[in-house]
Amino acid sequence: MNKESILVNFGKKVKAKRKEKGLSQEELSYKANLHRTYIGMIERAEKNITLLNIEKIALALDVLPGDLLNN
Amino acid sequence: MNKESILVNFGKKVKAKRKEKGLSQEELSYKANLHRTYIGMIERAEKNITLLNIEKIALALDVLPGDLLNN
DNA sequence: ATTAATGCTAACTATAGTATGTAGCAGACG
DNA sequence: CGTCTGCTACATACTATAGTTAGCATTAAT
Repeated sequence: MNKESILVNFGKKVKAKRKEKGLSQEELSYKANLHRTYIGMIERAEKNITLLNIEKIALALDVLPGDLLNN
Repeated sequence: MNKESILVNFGKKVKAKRKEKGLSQEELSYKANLHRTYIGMIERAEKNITLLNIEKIALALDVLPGDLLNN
């Protein structure tokens, strides 16, 4: 798994957005209906997330799914 | 699987972009290093695609990954 | 030092990813 | 007309891995 992969960037975006909203991983996981440790794995780019979960996280963070990808 | 889900929209975008470039599913699959039938399944929203494959398809279609999601 | 948040490992089960094969349709062409 | 060719849909089925969870370790802040 490449260091500058799309997964790493996605994880960084999620973490940044989450912090920006003052949420803990646990709080985000609750809003997104995902497990606490899974959010951690995503932020650390340890999992290759699927589109439906990208949407869940985007909704929980109040951003557009695509905004978690580009750049 | 909801009818107006993000998967359906993603599939439509891929199909539209592919047609726009005059590619067959097989040609796209070759460029993206994915299987012929898999592209079909994605366009028909039968599979919950992962982020790495979203990137592969976006690269093959010459668009940004996020552009296949938003809207 | 206690607490809250996150990291990390390990496991299980659901399903994405990959592949083969069949069938149907549309246009081209002798 | 019949049949050939290219494209897509669709049905399985196998195998890799995403999704989910529990438990303990580590970190950071107060």
